[in-house]
Amino acid sequence: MRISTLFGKPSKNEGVDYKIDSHRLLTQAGFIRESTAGRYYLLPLGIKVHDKIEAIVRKHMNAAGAQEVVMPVLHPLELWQETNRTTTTGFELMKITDRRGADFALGGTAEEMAVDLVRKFNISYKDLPFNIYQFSMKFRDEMRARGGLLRVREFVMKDAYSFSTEEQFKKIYEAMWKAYVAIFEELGMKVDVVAADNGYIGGEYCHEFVSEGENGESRYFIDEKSGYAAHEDVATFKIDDKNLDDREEKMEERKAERGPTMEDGVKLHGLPLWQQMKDVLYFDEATKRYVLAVIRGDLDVNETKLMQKAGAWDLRSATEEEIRDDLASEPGFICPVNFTKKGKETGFPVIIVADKSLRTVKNMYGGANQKHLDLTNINIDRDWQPDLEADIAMAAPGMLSPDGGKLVEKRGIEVGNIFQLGYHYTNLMHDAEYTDEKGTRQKYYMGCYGIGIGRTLAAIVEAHHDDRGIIWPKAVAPASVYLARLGVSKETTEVADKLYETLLERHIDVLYDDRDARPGEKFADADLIGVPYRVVVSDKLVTSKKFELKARGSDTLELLTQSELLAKLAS
RNA sequence: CGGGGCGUGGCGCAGUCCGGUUAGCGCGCGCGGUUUGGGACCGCGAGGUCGAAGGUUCGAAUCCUUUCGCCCCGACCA
Repeated sequence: MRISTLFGKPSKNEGVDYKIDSHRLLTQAGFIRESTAGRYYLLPLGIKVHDKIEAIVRKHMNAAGAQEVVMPVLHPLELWQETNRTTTTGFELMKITDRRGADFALGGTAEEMAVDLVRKFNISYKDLPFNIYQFSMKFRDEMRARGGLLRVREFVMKDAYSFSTEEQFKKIYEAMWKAYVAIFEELGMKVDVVAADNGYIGGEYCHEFVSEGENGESRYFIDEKSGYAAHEDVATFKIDDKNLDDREEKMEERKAERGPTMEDGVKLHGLPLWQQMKDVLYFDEATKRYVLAVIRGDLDVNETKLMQKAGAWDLRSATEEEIRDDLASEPGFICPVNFTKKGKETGFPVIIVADKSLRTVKNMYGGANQKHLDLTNINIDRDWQPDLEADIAMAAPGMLSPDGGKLVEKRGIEVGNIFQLGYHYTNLMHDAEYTDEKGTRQKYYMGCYGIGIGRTLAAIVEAHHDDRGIIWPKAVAPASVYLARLGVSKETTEVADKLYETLLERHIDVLYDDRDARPGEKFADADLIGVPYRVVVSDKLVTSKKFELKARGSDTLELLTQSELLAKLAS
């Protein structure tokens, strides 16, 4: 490919103020161009990398026994209604109506479509297991797109859906896990595999593949000794017992002229933070219930865990008015002791969820549901009873992992994930069944597996760049050689043109900078675009019949004859 | 959706508060010339219904109303 005729040439004054490196570099180097927020044009250089990533993903999916299909982008809305996901999805569905009034969702993920496809066939246990996948444009009406390709509203995703018996499932899940490890390794990426929350996808467990980096949106914890790795939403930790040997003292009311914060309580009572009760009140818009989360004072409530344990979908903080007027309590002085069981005005029920950390401490203190009144020596069971006890605590750096090592906090970009879906969809959708050995109908046990191609592309750039530009791993580089012709003499031009032809004949992918530009500009663009090798043909070098070779990311220059050069580039 | 900022040639901006000739500047682009190993220089030139609609006014990029879009921070995810 000749730079002189390339559509989408590098431009240094494009996107200069973009905050995210991959966003800026991909824009300046001419890989992408923004259309509107969260929607991008992929330019000729960009699609080359995108295609290479797809090819690698495809190779490993096929090797793992998955079979490629293509599904429609418009999904009949009935399918989403069948699984209730018109209301429960985390991303807003994009909807479309055709001229006959039929409603469709623009596909954001395709579990329902996969099930619908499979149930169009008469499948026997002999056909199991199987795993079908596709590359297709996904649409998500994200509230806020950000970071260039890192979070967009339209993107190509590889999504796979496995159908099997429950017994067969584990093997498939592991095969996908292994395939993902191989994919990201071949892509030149270091990823952590992190246990995570299933969210709106459903099912019981899942793992995210996270490319570590400052700009990542995923926060997770790792125990570097044992390898335990979990997203902050699900990370668990060992809780230390505090004062369990103490005798339970008599609960007492105490005047408390204090502010509403935890620190105010510590100061007033002169007792440790961990002995204080933290009470956080939520309202779930989906089920119209209040949820009172109670936890040890030195810990924070993990809202993802809370939602899962309490069966809530759409949790928000309760307002001060709700606390005062509907629940007859007081912000900063909420307490589960004698807490009202339903809203005075609204009649909405209250569910009290206790974190298991409350079992590690006795004689706690906290508010008394009245301004400037506290309780001391509160003990669970004796003084109050939760409706539900569960782990609803947020892990923090330095805590001990379930395996005993220290938890380290990391950030990263979620580039792929694998989900156990179980019977979630096959229970919700009719006829999602095969015939077993005895001739009876059985539900499929499912899994799904996604990789965002564009995000992966951006994550590679995040991980591989310097202040001059991108440094592509060989496997995905838009070309392997940047051939820069310096000088305009007839001889130099002829030698450079000839080398370009020779490289093409040998199927060495080359970007030929044949522009009539100054050396500085060519070197700068070579560094910006970031292909693995730069070859220079110049007026100085033609007389000696040598070519200069330099690897991107290194400062070493080599002078080589043409045969030496070709041998090196072919390897 | 909440909070903050911004829409002026392809890109980055000035001008807007306080209305008044032909709307400027830098980069880029085109032509001519001098240059050619880390983003050169000189000359000439093209390119703008000032996001959109409505209003106020003798007169609007500038004031008012409405609206659309974009960026940054939060709640979501491949």
